[in-house]
Amino acid sequence: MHCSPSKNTEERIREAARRVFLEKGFDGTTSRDIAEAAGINIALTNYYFRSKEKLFISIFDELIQLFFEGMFCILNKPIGLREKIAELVEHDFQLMKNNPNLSIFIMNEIHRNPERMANAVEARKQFQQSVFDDQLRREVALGTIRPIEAMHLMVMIIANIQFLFVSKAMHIRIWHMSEKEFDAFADRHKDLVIDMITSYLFVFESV
Amino acid sequence: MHCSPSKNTEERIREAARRVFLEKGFDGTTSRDIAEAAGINIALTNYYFRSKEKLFISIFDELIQLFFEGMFCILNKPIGLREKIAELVEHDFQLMKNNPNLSIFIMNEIHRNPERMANAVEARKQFQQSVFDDQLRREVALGTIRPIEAMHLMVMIIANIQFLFVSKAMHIRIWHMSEKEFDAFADRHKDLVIDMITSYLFVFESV
DNA sequence: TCTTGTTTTAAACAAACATTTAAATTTTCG
DNA sequence: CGAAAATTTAAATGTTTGTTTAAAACAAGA
Repeated sequence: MHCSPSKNTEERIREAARRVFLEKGFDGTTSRDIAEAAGINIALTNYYFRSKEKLFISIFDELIQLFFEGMFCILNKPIGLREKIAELVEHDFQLMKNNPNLSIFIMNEIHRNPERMANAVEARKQFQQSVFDDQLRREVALGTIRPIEAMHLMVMIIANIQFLFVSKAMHIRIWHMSEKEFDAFADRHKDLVIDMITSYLFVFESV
Repeated sequence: MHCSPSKNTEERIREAARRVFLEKGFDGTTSRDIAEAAGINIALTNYYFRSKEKLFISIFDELIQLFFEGMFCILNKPIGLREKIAELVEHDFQLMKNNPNLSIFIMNEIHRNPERMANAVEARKQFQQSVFDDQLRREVALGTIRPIEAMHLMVMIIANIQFLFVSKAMHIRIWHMSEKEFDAFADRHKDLVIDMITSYLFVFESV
């Protein structure tokens, strides 16, 4: 019977796998990489998770939830559109700052194997049924903002933030930046993005 | 002596390698994948290029040039800023439409192995010495546009276009899009991006 | 035709891969 | 404690990897 089935080891494997997969992707990661990063025997990854693929799916599903959940939460908040957009940008920025490889990892793995995005339908529903979708439509109808569809606005928000981090390695290499310098650049850029998107949308307002 | 050293075979390998590398990346591609795609014997890839790595570098360098050259060309054109920005967006969009995997490929490979970006210094110089850099500074000094650094503006341009294609697989999956529908969406988005960026920059102008 | 150099092939190579096995070790609990 | 179960280990599994080899097929000039 026993109490906890070595949750320590299982979690150590998960943490190592998360780290290595995020850095090297599924194809670039070997079972030995994960075992080494976790400081455990090679056979244990297959003892706890049945295969490299199953371990990956477990990590991937966790990360894609991290990718979406915060966003959906904000989309449904009972706050004004201007504030909501700023919050969406800030949230995405913080998420990327804490997980710089998250976006390129997700985009890449879905690109290589689209079936991995199993709960795509769920994501679509959550988005379509969100407060944000109605909210935007109403504001457009009232004429307080430029006419725009929710999908386009969402892409603008995440593209401007996430591409910063997707292209981070390139920027650091081209501009001879340190991590600190990149962070400072990203921070300024984030503020610019908020300014640009809201200025564009709320063109009819005076402030 | 012989006349042409089987340029046919070598070019067939290059074309196949370009196709497969762009789709699966370096890690996800095997020598046998390339040989199969090219319809040639496995040993020929190492006969013409000495290793998988050397073949990859050859393809990568070609693609990173494709990635930058058109952009640098436009940056130095003797045209107005508004027109130049629109042209930069249109060019990047066309490049991505013709090579949908180019951006995610480049970003990913540099991320996994930054040393691959060997001529980063060259890219930086080309950008800093461009007409665009001066042009923007002058317009900012004159007060005809909002104060902004060239780097930020460039990131805005390429982020808004390229992320569309970096996230293409995700969008298609989430929104149940066909290729045609995605293309139409991307086309509308591109126009919005031009409108947003120029509207933001040229806020002081009446038109 | 014979020879020389080039291109292509099938077969083989060792190394690395994910995964399995069976034994050893540790933990659990009566 | 001591037996049963869970965990960990070293070793081996069969495949796939990138690369090499040695022979075959080909091209072309003397």
